[in-house]
Amino acid sequence: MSNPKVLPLIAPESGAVAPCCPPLTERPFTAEEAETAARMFRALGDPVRLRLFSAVASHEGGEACVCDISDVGVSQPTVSHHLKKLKDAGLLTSERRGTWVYYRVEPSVLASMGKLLAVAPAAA
Amino acid sequence: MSNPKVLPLIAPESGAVAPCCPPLTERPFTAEEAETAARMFRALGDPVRLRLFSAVASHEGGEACVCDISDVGVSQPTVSHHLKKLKDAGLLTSERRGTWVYYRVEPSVLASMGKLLAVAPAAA
DNA sequence: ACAAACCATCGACGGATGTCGAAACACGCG
DNA sequence: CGCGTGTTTCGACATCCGTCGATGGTTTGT
Repeated sequence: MSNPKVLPLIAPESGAVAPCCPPLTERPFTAEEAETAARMFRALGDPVRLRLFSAVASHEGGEACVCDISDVGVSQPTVSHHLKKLKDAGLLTSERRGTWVYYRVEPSVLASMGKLLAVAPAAA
Repeated sequence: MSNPKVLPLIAPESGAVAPCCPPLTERPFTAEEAETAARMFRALGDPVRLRLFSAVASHEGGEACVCDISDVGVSQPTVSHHLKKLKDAGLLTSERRGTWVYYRVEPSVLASMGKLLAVAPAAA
C-alpha cells in the first residue's frame, strides 16, 4: 500500500532519535509542536488502541500478528481501524508475511514521547 | 468547589508514585488499566491543551495564572474549558489567590506517564 | 478453480468533543 | 454598594470519532 499519509514524527533514517519537541517543562510549546505531539498522545488516548499497542509492544519478538491481539472486546473491523490509526501516527509498522499481517512498535517514537514527559531536574 | 469528579489517577498522599499501570512493553494492558491510562493520554491529545499544559509546566515557579497563558489562539471560555479538562484528568491543580486563579502541574502524574513509556531494555 | 482464513475498506449511525457568545460568578476597589 | 476585571458556566452548534455489519482483497490449501 505504501501509505502516503504517514506522519513524519521522526527522522526515519537517522541513528539518533529526532524528537519532535522539547520536554513539556522546558518552555511553552509552539502551535506546530503542540500539533505534532498531540497527534501522538491522541493515538494512545483510546483504551482499545492502548490495549492493542501494549499487546504488540509486549509480545514476544516485539511483533504480533493481528490474530494474536484481536481479543479486546470489539469487532474485527474496529481492530483494523485502530491499528491503522496507530500506524498513521507512526507508532506501529506493519508487514504482511503470507496469510498474516504482523505489527511492531516503532521504538524511537516511544522514546521521543518519553523525553517529552521527562521531568525537568529543577531547571533554573 | 471540591470537584467530586476528579479522577484518582494517583494515590494523593503517598510519597512514592503509585503508577496506574505497568510499562506499555511489559505485558498487555487489562481493560481497566487501558481505561485509566487512556484518560491521561487523551487529556494531552489536544494541541490547545498541550500548549496550556506546557505553558504551566514551564512557567517560573511551576505555576501560572490563567491570564498568563491565555494566548493560545482560542477564546477565553475555551481556555477555561481545557484547563478544567486537564484538572479533571489529574494533570493540573488550581488555586484561587485573590483575583487570579493559578494552575500548577501534578508532577507525580507526569512521572507516572513517563514510566508507562519507558522503553524496555531489550527484554529477552 | 474453488473454498476457507485473514485482514482491510466502505457506508452508516450515535455519541463525544472543541468552539463560540452570552451570561453568571468571584474578587478587589473606590 | 456598585463597578470593573478575571474566570467559570451555560447553551448551542458543527465536526470528529468509535463502532458496527457488509463487502472486497489477498493468500493458502484442497
